[in-house]
Amino acid sequence: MADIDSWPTGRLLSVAARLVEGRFYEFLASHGLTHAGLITLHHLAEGPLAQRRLAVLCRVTDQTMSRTIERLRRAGYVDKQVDGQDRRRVLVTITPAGSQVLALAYEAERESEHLMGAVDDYEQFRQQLVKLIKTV
Amino acid sequence: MADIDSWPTGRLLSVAARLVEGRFYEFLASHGLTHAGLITLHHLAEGPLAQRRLAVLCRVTDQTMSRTIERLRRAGYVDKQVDGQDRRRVLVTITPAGSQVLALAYEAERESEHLMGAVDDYEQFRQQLVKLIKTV
DNA sequence: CAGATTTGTTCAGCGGGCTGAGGATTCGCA
DNA sequence: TGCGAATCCTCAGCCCGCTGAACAAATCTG
Repeated sequence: MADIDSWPTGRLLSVAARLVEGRFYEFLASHGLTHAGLITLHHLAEGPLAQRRLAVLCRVTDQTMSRTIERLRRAGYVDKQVDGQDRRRVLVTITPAGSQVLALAYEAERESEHLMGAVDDYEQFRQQLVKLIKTV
Repeated sequence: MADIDSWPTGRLLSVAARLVEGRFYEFLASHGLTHAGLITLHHLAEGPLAQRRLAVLCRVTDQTMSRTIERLRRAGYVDKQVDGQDRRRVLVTITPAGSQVLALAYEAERESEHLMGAVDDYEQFRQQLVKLIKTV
């Protein structure tokens, strides 16, 4: 269907995202992990963070982050504890198991990137995406 | 956060898609429509289709399409009827109300495209997305 | 200091992807 | 003819976005 050429850009982005992420499904499922959880672990690698801060970094609402963290906690990949300084806050920390699965994921991700040979100028393509996200 | 530059491509696509589609939220909500429903109506504009065929065109599973169509039906934008030739099939037809809201959406979509001035070479960017989708 | 406001998180509920499983109908071949 | 295989759709259940609303803790203000 050549019809796809006339799709609005938002639709193109959405479908492309699903297809690319689908490539990763097997790895994630085999480690009891999800895509959202992986991003969260990535941001926690540098050190503990409050949930709200995590939500901002992941470009997600507080509510969505709350659920994602709860799942990671049940999987044993993060710990939660109330902040002593500000007891409204919950500090989230990555566990050794979390660091371990994160390292594995980095490797798998790098491999799957090579499947994107379809794009002519890969780096420029990425930069356009980054620019788009930053300006919106 | 310059950190975003190092995100895997799948993540970039996903976030960009959400941001761009979010631009459209107000219009859709005001017409009791959703993004998935809009795509479905688009494919129905040419004539009735079986659900499975619709799912393929929209790059979605049968189950997802089933739900989307049911919602469109409740909103009065499509009709469903069993195919006389093959009673396993359900033929979906767009209603006059559906055609009308589709025309409105086309206009709104075209306007929102102009918000994408962030991308340097817009047409090339789109073509790369199309190519990526077609090869996966 | 008490009350109002702000801040951080969670609960409820919905749409939209997905997988897995199951029912109804049709098709194909012995 | 008849039974198994393929086809089309739906139901159940999960994760991931979102909005709206509620709650506890901290902070601001009169």
